[in-house]
Amino acid sequence: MRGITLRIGELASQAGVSVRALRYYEEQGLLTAERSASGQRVYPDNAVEQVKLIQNLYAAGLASRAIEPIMPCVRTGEVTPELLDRLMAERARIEERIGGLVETRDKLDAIILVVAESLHEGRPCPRD
Amino acid sequence: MRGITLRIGELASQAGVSVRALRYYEEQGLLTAERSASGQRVYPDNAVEQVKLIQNLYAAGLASRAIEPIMPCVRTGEVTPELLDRLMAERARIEERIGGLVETRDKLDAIILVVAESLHEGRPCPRD
DNA sequence: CTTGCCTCTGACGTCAACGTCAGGTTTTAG
DNA sequence: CTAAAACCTGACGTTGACGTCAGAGGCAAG
Repeated sequence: MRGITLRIGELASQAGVSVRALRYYEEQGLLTAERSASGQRVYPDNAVEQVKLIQNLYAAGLASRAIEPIMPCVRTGEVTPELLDRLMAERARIEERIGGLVETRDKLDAIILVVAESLHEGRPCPRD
Repeated sequence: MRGITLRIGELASQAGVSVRALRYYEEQGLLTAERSASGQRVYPDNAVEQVKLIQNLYAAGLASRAIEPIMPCVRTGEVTPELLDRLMAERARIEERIGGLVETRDKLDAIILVVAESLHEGRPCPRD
């Protein structure tokens, strides 16, 4: 029933993180792993997606403490109404951050455009 | 010719950061301030926007070292072609991060929707 | 003029997300 | 069979973005 399984180094390279990071995630309760007879970690292939999600949640400004309660539900699909509130709260935070980043990108675009034009037309540097 | 000026505490509360953070930004060369006769920092009102931009750049995953060279150009509008490359590179990073966050938001949405439905219809927890 | 709040400059403390090293076992390639 | 490569568990080190405390000076109000 099981698809391909991965060892920690393979998962690390496929997910674009370090081996150390994966052990850290496990330590923080973000990522679970089976163990082989000799004690080596064995991951299902969908762990790649889970790791990427963790990275994205970090990028969204969440800390491990905030990610930990929501990862089990990503795996099992079970959510308490209490957790649902948290999910929606985090969703809102992410939306906020997306808005800020879009703003920032547009600001950079404005600068880039002005400069590109002034370079193109040989003008010194238009302002005001 | 100058509009309203702000003291550090006022700027901090208007920009939603701490006083310590503002001093830190100055230390890192991200934010410049005039000084009153007695040595107190005096900011123009547009410093509020600059601080928010700094926060957004932090949220985009940039470090102070990466923000420092681009802030002067935000103020003056002057950009070297070398800096233009950096701006475009950072812009690309920001776009990437926006993409990741949108993905993450959608993933959360999927979970929220499924749970909301199952709660609504009294089902245990649909999966597979 | 003093009381209370704001500001200043150091300087040390903190916390999260890893990096890195030590010392040992396991797996794989030849 | 053996050597290299990957893995294991501690455990200490690092870095960035501030927090916090100490000690001193500035400024509007009564």
